[in-house]
Amino acid sequence: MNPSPRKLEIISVASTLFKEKGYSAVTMRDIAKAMGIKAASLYNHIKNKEEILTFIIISLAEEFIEGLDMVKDSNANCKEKLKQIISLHVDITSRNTNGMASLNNDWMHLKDRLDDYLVVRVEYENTFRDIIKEGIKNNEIKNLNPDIMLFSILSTLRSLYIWIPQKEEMEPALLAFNLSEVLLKGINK
Amino acid sequence: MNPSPRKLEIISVASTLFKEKGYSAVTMRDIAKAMGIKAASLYNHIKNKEEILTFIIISLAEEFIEGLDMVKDSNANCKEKLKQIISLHVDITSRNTNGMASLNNDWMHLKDRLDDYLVVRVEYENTFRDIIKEGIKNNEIKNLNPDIMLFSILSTLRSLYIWIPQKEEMEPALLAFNLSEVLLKGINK
DNA sequence: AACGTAAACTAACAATTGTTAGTTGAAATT
DNA sequence: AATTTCAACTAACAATTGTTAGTTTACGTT
Repeated sequence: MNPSPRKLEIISVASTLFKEKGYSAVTMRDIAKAMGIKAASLYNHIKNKEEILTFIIISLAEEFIEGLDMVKDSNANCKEKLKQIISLHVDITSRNTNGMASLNNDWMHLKDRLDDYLVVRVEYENTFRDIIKEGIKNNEIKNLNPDIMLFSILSTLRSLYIWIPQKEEMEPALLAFNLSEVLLKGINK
Repeated sequence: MNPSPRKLEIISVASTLFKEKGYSAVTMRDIAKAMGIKAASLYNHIKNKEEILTFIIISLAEEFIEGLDMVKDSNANCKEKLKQIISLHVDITSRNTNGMASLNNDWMHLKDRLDDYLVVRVEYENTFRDIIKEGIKNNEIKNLNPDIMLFSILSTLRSLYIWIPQKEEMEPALLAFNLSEVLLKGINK
């Protein structure tokens, strides 16, 4: 069954609060107040607090996995694939900066789906690393420690949720282009 | 008055728990249990929960400001200064991965010192950005959007606390060197 | 031996937490 | 007009929260 509009509204309001103070510091009464209703009324639409967090995180995680699979299976070269990954992050994050805060900082409060999440995250990193390794083999990418390159790029992409809201004037496409320049070619002249 | 050894022990244990679950999800009873004592006993050594967080964050923030001021006032060129900043982050983070989690994720739960923290953070970013801008003027650094370069480098450096514990075998000096290569020169061949 | 201090303890508190049960009123459907 | 459904409500709960008060224990100093 699809989530009702009201349920999505709750999830959206909750995401905003989760970004401000973190999942644990946000109470059901906080969420209710932000919606102009009482805490008990939330339970007409959601099972419990955990379900809100799970929905936020799992649906984003699925979006990333789906996007990365598309990139992996495309027949672009590695440099192009990396640019596509950067665009993927900019795109998803632009549309959901609040949810990305939970994905980054509150995943450890998942219960039922924690293991699922961890598996997906490792998968994601492995696929990403494999693309980098292939680029090294192809002579497209420098022969440095692939873990460090992965870590460096992924850290930047994972922090986009903090930065994008402060730079609303920048178009996602331009941001992705600039980021690709910096992350792939460096900043040295 | 200097913090007693026991107080430092509490702060250290608390840092570990704060990293695992975030400040809000860690109770005084959690901290006490991890030390093998009762929650009430903690109050022989600390004023309250907030003091623990404040100590962790403010002392790290001061360490960063001090380090960055040294870099700023050195007479190295900009590229060298950036390498020094990278080393600064690797150094401080290596010695305090747990505390860095709070600095990054729990600063919004500061009360009395929140404004102090925010001022220091803006100052830090401004000084960092100025170094990049000077590098552009000097023709040492590419003439791209300085905010994007700052954001990209700083995101990676701020995420080090997650990554360093997973890569204990890598020497801080080697890590700093590799990171400088990747962040300054990029990964493209 | 007496004393003072440091650091643990037990017991309790008031407030806040997530959640449930049962009720109400309005809107939609019969 | 009668009835069902939806989404809000009030009231309450048991558990957990940070913290305080007062007590005990061990140890170093007089």
